[in-house]
Amino acid sequence: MRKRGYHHGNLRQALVDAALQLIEAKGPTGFTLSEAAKQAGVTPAAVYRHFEGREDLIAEAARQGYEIFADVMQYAYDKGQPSALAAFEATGRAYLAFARKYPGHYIAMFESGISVNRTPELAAVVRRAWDVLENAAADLSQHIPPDRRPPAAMFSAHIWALSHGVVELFARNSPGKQSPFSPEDLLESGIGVYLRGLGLIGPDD
Amino acid sequence: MRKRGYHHGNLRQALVDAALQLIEAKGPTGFTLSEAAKQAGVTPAAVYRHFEGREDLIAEAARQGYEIFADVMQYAYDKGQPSALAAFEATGRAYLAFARKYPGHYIAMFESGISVNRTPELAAVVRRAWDVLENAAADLSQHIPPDRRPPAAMFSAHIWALSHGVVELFARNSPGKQSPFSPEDLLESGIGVYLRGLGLIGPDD
DNA sequence: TGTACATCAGTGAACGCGCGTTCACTGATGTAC
DNA sequence: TGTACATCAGTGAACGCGCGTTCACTGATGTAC
Repeated sequence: MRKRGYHHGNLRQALVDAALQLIEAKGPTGFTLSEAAKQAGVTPAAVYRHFEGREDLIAEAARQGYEIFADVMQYAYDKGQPSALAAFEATGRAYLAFARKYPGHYIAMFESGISVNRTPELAAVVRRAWDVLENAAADLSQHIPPDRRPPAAMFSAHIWALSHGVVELFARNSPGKQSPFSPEDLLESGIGVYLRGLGLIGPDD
Repeated sequence: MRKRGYHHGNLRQALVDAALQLIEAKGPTGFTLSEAAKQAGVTPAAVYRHFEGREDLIAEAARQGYEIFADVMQYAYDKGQPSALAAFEATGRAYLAFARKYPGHYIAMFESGISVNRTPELAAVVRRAWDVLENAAADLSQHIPPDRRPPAAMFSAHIWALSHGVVELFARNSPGKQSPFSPEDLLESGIGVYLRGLGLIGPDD
């Protein structure tokens, strides 16, 4: 992290990276602009050359997280093709994998309290991420008998909620840690039961 | 909130109530000991007659929340008897109802970052609350054909995660607000599909 | 290749603020006799 | 019923701290000629 002279070179991204690291280590509460500046080897005042303030820095960290998140979800979806079922299951797994691999981003996105509608750019990338899951759900719903087919938006919401709950309760420092099952197993089996309930997989799969 | 003289009468509980109100209004981050004291009509220093400090006050708020939570879950369970299915579904609904009715407690419990193992009393009441759900799951698993019966701890974890995810994403200020379905509908239908997947309710229920 | 100068990205000192916490204190309450 | 006194629950002033933010500044860089 040593400077290469008076000018940093890429301070903006260095600050985002520092913020992500601090948010991961201390939670969104513990994160301070001053400390991020210090970690990037720079005076707190320098931050204001690149961001409007503390909130703006967090929002950028979250935005980058959603960008990665959307890519990861899209990749999982594509990889599962042409099977609608495989694609859908892959996106569910991708949610947990993302939370595990990018904990700082995840916290900035879901636990820092920044509003999704803070800027149009942020809102757009959030939309892009969730659209992947909704598309996967819509594809899949084609395979459900129409008379018992729930709206795609509804069952993507179910899977999203299940994934989010598993992450929050079992993959992070919350009251659910004592479970004897890994988050991956919980999510996998939960989605399995759910899809069976929709008649999408047989009883013996 | 006016004082009745030099002595408050029930300052301890008044501080907890103030804390709950502030936590609900401003999030766990925004809550300050000084403000809670002010709201209770008292000097910040007075708080230290009743609590060890800021953290201790939040922990007590969370403890009272778990106490209520456990009671609510137990009540729902009892009310669903003797039907194992009705009892289980009722506990799921009770989770969401609790989050709605006691948002301050809910935040103190699940979003304030206090550790469940902070004190033995806290750990005990947390245990009591979750045991209700696990018992409901265990009762219900008796009705599943043994060869496809998942461990009770696993499927209570599924329902817990689903409930928690629905609350976090759709019943509070998170990125999921735009869903066209109410949290109650989402949870109800999600649990329905899940139980159908376990073979516990028929395709036409 | 060298010089003048505009632009940019940082510094460092200072600010006001509210925080959690401590301390010696004092007013109110309850009890013993 | 009245007085002395211990105990309790509050006050209010003070503290050190780190925060986010501002400001005038200066060192480094890049470009025109």
